[in-house]
Amino acid sequence: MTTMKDVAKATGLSLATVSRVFNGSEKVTEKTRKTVLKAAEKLNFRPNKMAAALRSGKSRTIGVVVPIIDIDVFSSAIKSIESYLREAGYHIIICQSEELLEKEGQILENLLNLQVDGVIISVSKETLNMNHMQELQDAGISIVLFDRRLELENVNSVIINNFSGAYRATTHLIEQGCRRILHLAGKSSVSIFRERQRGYESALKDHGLPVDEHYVFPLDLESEASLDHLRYLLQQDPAPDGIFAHGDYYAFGALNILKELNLRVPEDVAIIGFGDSPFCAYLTPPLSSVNQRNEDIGRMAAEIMLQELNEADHARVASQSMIPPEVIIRASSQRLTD
Amino acid sequence: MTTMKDVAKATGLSLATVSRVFNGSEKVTEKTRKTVLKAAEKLNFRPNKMAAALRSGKSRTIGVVVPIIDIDVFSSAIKSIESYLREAGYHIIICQSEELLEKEGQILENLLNLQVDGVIISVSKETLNMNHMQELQDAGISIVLFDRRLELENVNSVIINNFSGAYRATTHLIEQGCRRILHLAGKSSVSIFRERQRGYESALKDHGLPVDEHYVFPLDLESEASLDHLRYLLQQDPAPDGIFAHGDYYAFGALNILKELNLRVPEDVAIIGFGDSPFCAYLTPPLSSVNQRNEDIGRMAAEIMLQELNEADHARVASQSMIPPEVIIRASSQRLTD
DNA sequence: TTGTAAGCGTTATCAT
DNA sequence: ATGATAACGCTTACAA
Repeated sequence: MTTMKDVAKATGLSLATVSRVFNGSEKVTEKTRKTVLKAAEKLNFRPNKMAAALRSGKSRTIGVVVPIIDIDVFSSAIKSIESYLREAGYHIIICQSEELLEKEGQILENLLNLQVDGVIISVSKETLNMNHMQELQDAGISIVLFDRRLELENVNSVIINNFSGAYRATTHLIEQGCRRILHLAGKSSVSIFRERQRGYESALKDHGLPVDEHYVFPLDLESEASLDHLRYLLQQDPAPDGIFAHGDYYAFGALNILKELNLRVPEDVAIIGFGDSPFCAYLTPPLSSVNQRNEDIGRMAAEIMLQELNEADHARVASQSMIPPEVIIRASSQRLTD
Repeated sequence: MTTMKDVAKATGLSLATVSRVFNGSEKVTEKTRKTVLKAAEKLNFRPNKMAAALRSGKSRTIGVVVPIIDIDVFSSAIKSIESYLREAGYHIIICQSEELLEKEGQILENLLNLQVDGVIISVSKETLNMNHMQELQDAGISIVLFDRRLELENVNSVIINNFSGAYRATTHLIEQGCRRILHLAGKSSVSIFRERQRGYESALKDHGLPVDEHYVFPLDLESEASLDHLRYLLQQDPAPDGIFAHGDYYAFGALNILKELNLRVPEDVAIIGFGDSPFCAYLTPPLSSVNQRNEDIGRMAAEIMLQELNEADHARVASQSMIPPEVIIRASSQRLTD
């Protein structure tokens, strides 16, 4: 293996000068630069980044921690994090917590040992606070949370604006002429689901529509009784003419029931989901949904990370970014043909 | 930052002894082990893995290179590669080639500089040979190819058995009573598509069915003329009673045309795709498909990598693993109810 | 079993 | 602008 020392020897220059050439330091003559580069080329020299990292104290490595890699939101985010950080000369180490707090802790410890410069993380469902990240913070390692935020914690984070996504989706249905909109709600213990319900209710109010609590229904796809209740709701008079589901799977379930009841979509009932899962486009009819802009989340997380890393003043206040989602309109909710 | 030196000083022991404790070396008394561990705990010592890597020459880092992260096959493979290698004490650096040979080259060079112990890679579409990996090989870095193999190259690889997947899918259709099976073929310039066609033809022959070249049709979803030809084929007399598509998107396109022609699936025409994309389960009717076992591919790639790394004898012959795919039967091809 | 000391390949601080 | 040299934090002969 060729080292800088070898290049120095070959050129008759000093190790220090060779190093300067590869650091892009200004303090070298064009002539010596060329000499060094040529010799390096000939000797097939490659700079050992680990040695550089050890000596300089900066590894130019960012740890990226997610619950599971092959979930849409994470793989998309990782995709843009990778390309954005690589552009900036960083590389990323990927780790999966598998939704386990303990594993997440081990991973963070490991990343600390690996001397990462920063950590971009979407915390596990078990993670309720930043306790196990204290050491990272103490070590001055920049942290950016994404997709899932820890409430009450003062740390950089990037999430989508669930309220606004739900508000827009509901507004869209109203604009399509819906007046009795059912909300297939998520568990109220989960904050993002509460946000979605709030957005739904806000949109109704803002458009002068009544908020009927019977129209907020936490559908359970596994329970036949729950599905029966949905059937019941859909056959009332007056019947619902719109459905906003807190997740695409629930919209899909509702769609099947609508077909079963011979209700036309979107003529009788317009429907929109949340998440814009890849399968939405393949349903019959294609399902409108709220796109969470996963790639944008990743890009923004990476951007904030780079700012952190370049910030001389490390004491600046944490940024809490909310990305507004985008309503993707497909046939399931498209009534007007203007 | 606490170093081993500090721990040594605190315990009155030598740096070397402290190091031995953290290497799990047998040559330490239980007593000193405890002393060291306790002091380390108190000083909040964390071993600097980069320093260890530099000194020992083993980074315990594996580079994983894929064209794009958020494509199903890659994110699933990465998922299992990560969990398998982490188990073994390695961590992975993820890089995206974006299907560009040049970028792939830069990435490999970078990984070399980062002193990775091995590289698991699914090469870009532009990559036709191992030229740009020569340096890695020369440096003794283990390489495992997955999902896409380079023909004629003697290097470890893990791919699915496209022939057998197609053979099984076709056989399944035959078992369901199909006798005139259309094959929506892929570009014959791509080896895996040729393999799938070979499997289809072999299955027909082995079951005493004729191989009609008019029944092998390279559907182009973008071309109305091509779609028209499919309509034409489906309305011949006798009409095809089965379709095996080389990819799920093509099966999906065909499915829509079948609906349009009021042909019943699977009663009139049974259909099966290839890839088992997530959307298959959501189509109406749900689409049968050939599952490529992406996670298994990743796991096996990781396994082979670990073998390589632990192999004293580095000169062993390259392994070319072919994973048999699994036929996932759904309503689109399920005729018999036994 | 423990200690001594020489690196691993860089970067960075002084000199010159 | 270039050179000499001391780190960075650890592993590993070799010695004790």
